[in-house]
Amino acid sequence: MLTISSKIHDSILNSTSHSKLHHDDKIYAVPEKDWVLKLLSWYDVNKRDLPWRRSKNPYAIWVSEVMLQQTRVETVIPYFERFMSLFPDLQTLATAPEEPVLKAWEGLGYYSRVRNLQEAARQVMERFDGQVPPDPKAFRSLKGVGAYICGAVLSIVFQIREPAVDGNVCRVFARFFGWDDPVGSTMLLKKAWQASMEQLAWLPDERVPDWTQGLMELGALVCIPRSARCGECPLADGCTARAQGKVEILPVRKPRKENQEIYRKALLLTDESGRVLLTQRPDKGLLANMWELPSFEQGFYDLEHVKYEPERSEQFRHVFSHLTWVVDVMPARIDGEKINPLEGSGRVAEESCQYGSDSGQRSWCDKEALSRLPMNNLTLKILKKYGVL
DNA sequence: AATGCGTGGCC
DNA sequence: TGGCCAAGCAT
Repeated sequence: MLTISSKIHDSILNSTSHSKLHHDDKIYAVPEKDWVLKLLSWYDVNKRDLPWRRSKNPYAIWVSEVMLQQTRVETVIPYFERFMSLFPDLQTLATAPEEPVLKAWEGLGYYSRVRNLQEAARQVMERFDGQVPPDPKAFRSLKGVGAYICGAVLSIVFQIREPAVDGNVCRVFARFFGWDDPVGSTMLLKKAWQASMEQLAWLPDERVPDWTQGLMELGALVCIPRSARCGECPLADGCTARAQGKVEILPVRKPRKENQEIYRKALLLTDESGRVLLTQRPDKGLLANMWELPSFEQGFYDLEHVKYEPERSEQFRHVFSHLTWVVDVMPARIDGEKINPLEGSGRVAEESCQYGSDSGQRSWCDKEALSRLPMNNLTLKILKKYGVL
């Protein structure tokens, strides 16, 4: 049975406590809470100095949590710094045009995250007078704010007892308690949420943010997906997976669906002044509202004043989370009039030619436009490869 | 419940 | 090097 003195107990619970240990303090056992205290004191010593941890500004924490969805800390840091300097507060983000907002997210992926965030910022201005509501139900109602973001922001900023269960927390609990429910299942989520809530119920207010962040920090630094560092883990003693040799098989993961390949052809059309023709994608679905080369799945353009350069043609492969594009890029030059060669008159070689998923919005882009329009990484890679960027 | 939604790093 | 994986949310 583990025992701990009441004063040590208090000083771990309250990181700002300066109370001293007296010789007549009673010793009592708190075995069910011991692992919680160990995690908190581990976090006190091992927490990383991350940009968003220097702030208790709800907007800053919110931005960081949105960026961190399915995205690594090291990737997020420079984006976070830049985004906060461009859009330092909710009102700035709410009133900004979408284009520079998407541009600030360029390369991060999952672009609907930032479109939802901007929509949510506008909702906060309208519905909550510009203040992030310190209430789970109200905050959760905003666009792009799910159970995790809601718990993370409100517990970290306002010390509200709302669990934040992410992939890290699911992994830590699945191993510690030996749960074999698959990742992403309702059951595992529910169990983890409840386990976190049980601790939040008795922790003092000032430890609520540390509990939320400590659980995730342990999952990020020690209880990592592969090759877990159990030797450094403050919870190794009571860990079920450790005791049963199941650390490598927990949490159970469901097999992924196969990634389908989509073939496309893309037109890299440049004019005499070095401008390139881009199109904007529709405002829903994959890469919504981003700009890219005009592309299609079959056929090819046979256009007047256009000279193809098949010897410069190259193939690019781009892997998304759920599909893979295989793209043949066809470089070409146009001279003479600066019309949009893809508009009107249907001068397309094959009737079956489809304009992929472009929305019809097309534009000749000079250096200024290229630096302003948001593009995905494949488009950026192609433009760089051909020296347009 | 299952699927759509990006990207880069890791082994 | 290709498959796996990372601080989720919407539908």
